[in-house]
Amino acid sequence: MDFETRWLEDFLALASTQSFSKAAEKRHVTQPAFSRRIKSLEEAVGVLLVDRTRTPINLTAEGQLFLISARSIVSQLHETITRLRGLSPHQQDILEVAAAHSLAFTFFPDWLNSLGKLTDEISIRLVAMNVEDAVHALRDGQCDMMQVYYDSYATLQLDPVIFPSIHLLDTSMIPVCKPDLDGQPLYSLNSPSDEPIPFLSYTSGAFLGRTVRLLLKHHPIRLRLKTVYETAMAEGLKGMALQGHGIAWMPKLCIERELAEGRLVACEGDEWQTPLEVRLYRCTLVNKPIVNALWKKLKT
Amino acid sequence: MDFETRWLEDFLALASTQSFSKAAEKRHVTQPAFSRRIKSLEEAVGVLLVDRTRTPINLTAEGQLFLISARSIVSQLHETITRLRGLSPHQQDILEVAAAHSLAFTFFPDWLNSLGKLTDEISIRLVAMNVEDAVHALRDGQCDMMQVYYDSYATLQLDPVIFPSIHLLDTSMIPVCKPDLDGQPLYSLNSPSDEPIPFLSYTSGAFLGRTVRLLLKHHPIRLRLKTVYETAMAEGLKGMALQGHGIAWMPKLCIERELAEGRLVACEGDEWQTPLEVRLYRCTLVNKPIVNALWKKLKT
DNA sequence: GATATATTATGCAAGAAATGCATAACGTGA
DNA sequence: TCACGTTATGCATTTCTTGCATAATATATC
Repeated sequence: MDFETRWLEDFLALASTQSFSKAAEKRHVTQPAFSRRIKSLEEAVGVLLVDRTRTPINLTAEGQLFLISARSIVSQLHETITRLRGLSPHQQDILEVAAAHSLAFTFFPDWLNSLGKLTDEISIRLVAMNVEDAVHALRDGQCDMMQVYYDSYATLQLDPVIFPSIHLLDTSMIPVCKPDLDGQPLYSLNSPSDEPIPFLSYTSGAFLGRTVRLLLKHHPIRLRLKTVYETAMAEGLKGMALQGHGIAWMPKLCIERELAEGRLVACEGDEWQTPLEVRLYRCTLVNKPIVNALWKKLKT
Repeated sequence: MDFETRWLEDFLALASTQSFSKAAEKRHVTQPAFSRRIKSLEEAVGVLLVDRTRTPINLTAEGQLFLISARSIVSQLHETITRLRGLSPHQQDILEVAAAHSLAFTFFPDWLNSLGKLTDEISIRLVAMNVEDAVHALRDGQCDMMQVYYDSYATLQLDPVIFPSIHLLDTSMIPVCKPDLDGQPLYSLNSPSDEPIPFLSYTSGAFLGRTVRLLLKHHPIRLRLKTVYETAMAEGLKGMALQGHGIAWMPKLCIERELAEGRLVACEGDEWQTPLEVRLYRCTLVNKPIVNALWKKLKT
């Protein structure tokens, strides 16, 4: 199963021209050679990618899928290489930050703004990812800082010597849903009914999903929930909650606006909430002037 | 700049063994051949990846970064191929829908709501993912339907016989930014200034990133843009745009509320916009009663 | 349905590239 | 400085790819 990236680019050319001869010309080889390279690619992948039975040729179903991946892989390679080649001049003055998805959408831009002129000259690259990937990115030096949640269940275990962190904000996980016409929550947690409560859930792998699972587990009352919707990201649950599809536990931070406007309401009192922090992490093994400077200022 | 994936796997072996000879053995080639392959890789990348001046050898700083990318690319390739070669089973009574991240947050819940009672009895599981993964999920039967964008550049090439689609909505990609106090855009595309325009960009692999790239490429005017921020998802750009950090091309659909409230404004006229559709796809190769029924009703 | 035209596949010889083997050059530790 | 382990280089051989000419196949037109 060995590839050459040439083959991938060949395949992209073939997909766009829908013709072996045109694509061959585009790739500066003769048509027979080109045909053979596509054949090599198909052998390497192990499936037929092109339907040659009629002209102009079509991609097979598998070919169409592979096209998407090929595009992604080729662009990833190009990106990697150009970034690597321009490493010494550029890389030093760009601050790369990984943030949990839900923070990237709302809190991160606000926070950045609150830093004011501190970050005006700095070029920032934010990558939104799940918490697990963010930790890897931080450890591998792919990012300089990481902005994630930290909950009282200590779901995230990082050595504070290697990965020191700054506390940025206190918020909490709260159960919310759409209000009825009187502004009261559509669903209740404490007054049980015969019907199970429609539950908007995080997928099991998601960081906040673990938090919610632990919250529910530690609570004395066992709820009857029916998962009607499942997604990895808080923003997905928000959209569904706004439409009245059920109850979702959300970081309060993500729904400030919706709560203020009365489009979402908290379901019950404090007993169904759990505190949640936003923390900023760095890795002491990485030594980048811009990071050190920013960290110093943030600690005050 | 041509690669063989062998080289990438060679590099992974070298990184883990920290020895040319050990790695060569692991890869079933002689040490000289192996050394030459690593050299080829370094030439292709254009950067020295290994520090050979002492033993045991170390990766250079660039090598360590490349290692991360190489891992990712190799695993992506393996994943792609194994996914392409075999299909996986799925549940019968739950409708699994994959949606592009930006649609999952806003449009999908609205759309689901608009279907009304049609979907009340159905258990729905939404998974937000990037377009590439969504296409794979659709083909592999990991999901039953896929809700993604479709642009006029035909970035997504899917055979309508195997992957029929329903047109759900017309929207467009429009450049937006924060308004000034008079409600006028902070930045202008048509009146050039000395300063390059701060640009909130999609990462190159992202689907909408491709759309924007093609839009900029096909436009007669070449803009001077300075990428100050980069992320894979539209919602991330929105947050930054709201804070006035630059211009972002966004699906209008994602920012209806912000436009209505005047928190974001379109940067210029139609010439910098491109139409964008929201489409719902299914795969005819998968036969699931619940999907067939819903599809039938949707087509009316 | 037969033929003209366009497109893709195959046979073959020439050329390019990768490999293994032997060995030289280099780095490490005594 | 020497002995040992590790990596680089020279060369003959093998393997693979390419280009050219041409056969096979598909589409369009009469």
